[in-house]
Amino acid sequence: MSAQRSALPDLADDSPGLWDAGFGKAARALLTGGVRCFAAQGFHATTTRDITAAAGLSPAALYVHFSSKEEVLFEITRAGHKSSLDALNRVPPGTDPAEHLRALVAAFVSWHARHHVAARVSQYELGALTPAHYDVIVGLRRRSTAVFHDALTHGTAAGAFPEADAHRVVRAILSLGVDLVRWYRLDGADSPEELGEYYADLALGMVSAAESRRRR
Amino acid sequence: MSAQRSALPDLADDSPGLWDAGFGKAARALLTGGVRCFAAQGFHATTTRDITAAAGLSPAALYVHFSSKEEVLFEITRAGHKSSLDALNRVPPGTDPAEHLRALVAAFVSWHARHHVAARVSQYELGALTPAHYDVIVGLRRRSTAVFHDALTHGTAAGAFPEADAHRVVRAILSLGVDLVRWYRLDGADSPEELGEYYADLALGMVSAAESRRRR
DNA sequence: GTCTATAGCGGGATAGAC
DNA sequence: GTCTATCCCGCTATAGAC
Repeated sequence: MSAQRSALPDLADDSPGLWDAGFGKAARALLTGGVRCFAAQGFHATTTRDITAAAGLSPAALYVHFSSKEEVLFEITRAGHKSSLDALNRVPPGTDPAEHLRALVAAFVSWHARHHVAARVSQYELGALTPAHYDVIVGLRRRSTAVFHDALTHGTAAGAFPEADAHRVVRAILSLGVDLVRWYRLDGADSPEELGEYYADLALGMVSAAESRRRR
Repeated sequence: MSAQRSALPDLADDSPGLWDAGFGKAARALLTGGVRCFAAQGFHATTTRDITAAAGLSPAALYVHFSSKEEVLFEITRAGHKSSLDALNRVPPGTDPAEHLRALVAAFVSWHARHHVAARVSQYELGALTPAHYDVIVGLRRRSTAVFHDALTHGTAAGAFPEADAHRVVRAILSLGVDLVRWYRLDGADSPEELGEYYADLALGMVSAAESRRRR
């Protein structure tokens, strides 16, 4: 009566490209195996044997490269949050606040779609981190949140957006990006970029709706 | 270096009201203890001893009322999805499609906010269910999705909404409702009903934005 | 740096008294 | 229907050879 132990998911995801160059070949294989296992089964249901088998190594090899299973999770979530933040920071400032916000949402959403396997682990397995590691991830997350918050409040100050509750709207925008990892598949109807553009329009619609409420 | 084992969360949540009257007092106490533990630590990190201790019972008592730890999870997720679907079905049909959709979103969002602890388990721990139990939950989830899909397509057919990709818009609306359980707290700024009204406006804004994209 | 082997223990589930 | 006691498996992490 054990829970379903599904086979490893078809990792149509380029998470292997997320790892820092400072990791050697074996360490990167362990991270890639770990992200697949954690995404499919969750951290606590994944054994160190699962991870090392996925990497083609013996069970003991994990401890040559990482101090614990939790450290594997930490490096995965850190790389995921770092890469997501980098994607936001690559969006050029631009002049039109609405187009800037649109580009930010498109970048955030398409990153989560393209890296939905790593994103699932990065977003939903944080509870298994040690408090110290958790704090590091929260720090990265805050920086991503701040990017959206700044874009919204600066646009409002410039008169491009209506007055709105920036905290609530930012949370709603982040929800669109994060929650898609529960259902998105790369072999589905939308490419990451198409979904990003579509959701960017929805996000701008939400910003406008925040105004219509205020006016009512 | 184990992961954080946080104390049980302040269960500002009326999940005890979700259980079927067919369960006796001890079984309901186990479900309530289980939902708190699963929400705080996840299914796999929760021990049967955690659950029974939270219910004030000995470890063996669990197996008098449930056949396994997984069955406790199943009954929790079933009650959660059933209650959420009931909340949608209590929304009166109404005559104005926009107001009907608004009321549906408000009901869905406020339910997830009020029951955010049970909702977290219902939405994020489904991977630990047996395949047979998982199928039951997916059936309930499909019925909730269909309610939104029907409201959107009927409104479109009546000319109240612009032509839009109903599947994508429904997914975005559901994401707003589901993802809030990652951050919502009952002692925060918004009551469940206030958040429901606010998100209902955002959802209608998304429906309008879907049109503006089509026209461009 | 990789392996085989295993220590050590925590947890799901059960036995059997009351 | 609740308890105490415990079985026994499986998992994390380590020891030590190569």
